[in-house]
Amino acid sequence: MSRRLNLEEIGRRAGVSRSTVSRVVNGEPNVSPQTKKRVESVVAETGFRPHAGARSLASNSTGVLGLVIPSAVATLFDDPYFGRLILGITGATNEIQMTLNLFLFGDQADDRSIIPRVVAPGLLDGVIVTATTMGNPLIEYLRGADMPFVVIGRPDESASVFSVDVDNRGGARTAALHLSGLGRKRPALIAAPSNTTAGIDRRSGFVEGVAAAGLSLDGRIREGDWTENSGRKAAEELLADRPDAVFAASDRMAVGAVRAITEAGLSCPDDVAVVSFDGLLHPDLASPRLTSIAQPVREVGERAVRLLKSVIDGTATIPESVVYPTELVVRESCGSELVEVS
Amino acid sequence: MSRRLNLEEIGRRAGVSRSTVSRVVNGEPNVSPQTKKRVESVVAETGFRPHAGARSLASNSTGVLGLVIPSAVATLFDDPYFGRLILGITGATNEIQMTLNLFLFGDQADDRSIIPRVVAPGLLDGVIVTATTMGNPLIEYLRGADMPFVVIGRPDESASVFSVDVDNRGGARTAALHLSGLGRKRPALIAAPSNTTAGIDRRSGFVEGVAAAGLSLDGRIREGDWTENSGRKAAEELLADRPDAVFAASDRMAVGAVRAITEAGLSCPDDVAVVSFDGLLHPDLASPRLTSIAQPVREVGERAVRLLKSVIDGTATIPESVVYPTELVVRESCGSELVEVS
DNA sequence: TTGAAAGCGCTAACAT
DNA sequence: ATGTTAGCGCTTTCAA
Repeated sequence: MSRRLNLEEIGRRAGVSRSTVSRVVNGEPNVSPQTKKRVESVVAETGFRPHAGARSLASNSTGVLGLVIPSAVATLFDDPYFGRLILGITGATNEIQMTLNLFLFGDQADDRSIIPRVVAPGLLDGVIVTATTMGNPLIEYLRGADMPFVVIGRPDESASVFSVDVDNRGGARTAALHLSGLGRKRPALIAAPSNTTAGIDRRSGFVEGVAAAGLSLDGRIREGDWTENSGRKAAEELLADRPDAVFAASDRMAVGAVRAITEAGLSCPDDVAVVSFDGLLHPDLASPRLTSIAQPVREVGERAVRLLKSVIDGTATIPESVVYPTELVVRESCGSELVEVS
Repeated sequence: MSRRLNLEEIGRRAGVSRSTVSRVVNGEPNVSPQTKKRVESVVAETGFRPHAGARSLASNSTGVLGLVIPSAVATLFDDPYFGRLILGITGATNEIQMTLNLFLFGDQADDRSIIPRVVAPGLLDGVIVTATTMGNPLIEYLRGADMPFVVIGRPDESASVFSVDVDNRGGARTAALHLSGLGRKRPALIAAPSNTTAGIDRRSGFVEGVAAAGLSLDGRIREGDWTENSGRKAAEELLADRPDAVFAASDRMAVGAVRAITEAGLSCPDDVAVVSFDGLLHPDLASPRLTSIAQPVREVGERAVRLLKSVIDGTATIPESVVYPTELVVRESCGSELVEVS
């Protein structure tokens, strides 16, 4: 007896055609108030919901956005970064009444099986690509499938795409100048992976800042993989060279660095000042609390969604790159309060 | 000239009917090797992908699973828990060639707009509901829409549903016995929110364990909201009562508690031993490193996906509750090595 | 303001 | 092994 609920059936019960029901459901004008009310009450009492697939087929739009995270390293998800990013993205997605499809790549093998599903027609209206490493093939696929997309981070190609990024370079430069301003003379760098644009930009920004301050790195550079352990190992090596300041390109690596410093019997910040990048860690999770170059991750995510939406709508047509500024948040690990007191 | 790519068009180019193309694309048997090869090469060179919406409409299945996280508190996402859970879920989802739709609730207002999209036909094949608070209305909706679903956590109703949970109660009990075994006599509890089943179970488990050890809590109970700050505040209050052991129902609250203890001039673990629940925090993120009741979050996520899949397939028909054991991971904060040394 | 009718691209039952 | 055909439920002209 309970026939499948569809426009036709709702129309039958309300005494109108399926076209009219469709108009009501989609909030189109040109429906008389009485008719509208009648249809709406039938919809309400039956709990009718239009079939998403049918809608997608007929209208060529789905109301679903995709978020692609190629996290070669599972450990990436221990990073507060992605949680925060997803929060921003889903918030903005909810706001425009769409839903979010998450594509998490594990290993290389996944690529072959996931990419097709990302570019399949009728599933997504648009895609946000994040954590791009150099030479990511996905972008070419998306372009080929003329699927609207936005990149979070700096695209590695000069090719023009829509993107949202933070000023990694400027932030890292600020870190160098801040440390120098505190009187530190022997800075060291724990860089992020050089196959990521964020890693590259933070490195070059810091190097630039060090030079601008009239100092030199003298080879005091190590590269980590974003994790605590890699930061610790990098710091252990660097300590042999007696730095009095360390800039770690992520909060997590900074935590490892601090651990290495204190375990070496040195004091942070007295002997070695530390500044990190991200500013996402809860302050209590590190002692001393980390001075950090904070990036507005949540805003980046929200902005990416809004930008993507306008690409989908055709409002935005010429590629633009939005860059958010970072902010220096001074806490304890850089030893700054000593300076302020004096 | 580039007409829309579809089964018909591929068939035309390969000299077969659209049915045959469909069979090839879906890997069905009963296709001659030559035909199959011919079709596959056309598919490959055209980059053809079947339309997801059309497929959903015709087959009544979408290949998409939904994950619902009612995170009233945005801060929830600072918790390593959800990242890890999503990792497990997407991993298993990829494995069975499906994709994951993420529904993050912000505030109450979102409910009205999100629930309909979760139960809309033609969008999802099934749903995983997590972080359920008491009296969650979503479950009733899902049941009404006869949408297959699995609950992560213990459902609050006795009503029979498919669910995957960890042994919160047993884990918390173990914490109590461990602390007592180390000679602690004045345990205290920093409980998780009592509108969550995890919060309730961890509390009752600890209370039970304390009693089993012949000790008493004497009102040394405070309730936090999972965050570092709440843990710290709870500990500050509890310290007035001179506990010699604290069980915090989450890693993050434990971090706050340790901070409160050391800032009060006391030593952890010498004066106050601490045991946490979760075991998700990187050890370096707390000093002393936290002894913890570790829960296998990733496995829970993977299992939930597999269970949901079998509900969708109709393989699983009578509701079952899977419960994973927890594991006591001893590090420094409980002062255990002192005992072992003696 | 409303209805009729033609697809959207696919699957599945049936026929051959 | 392959083709034919009839929908799936919706949107969208086009008429009325």
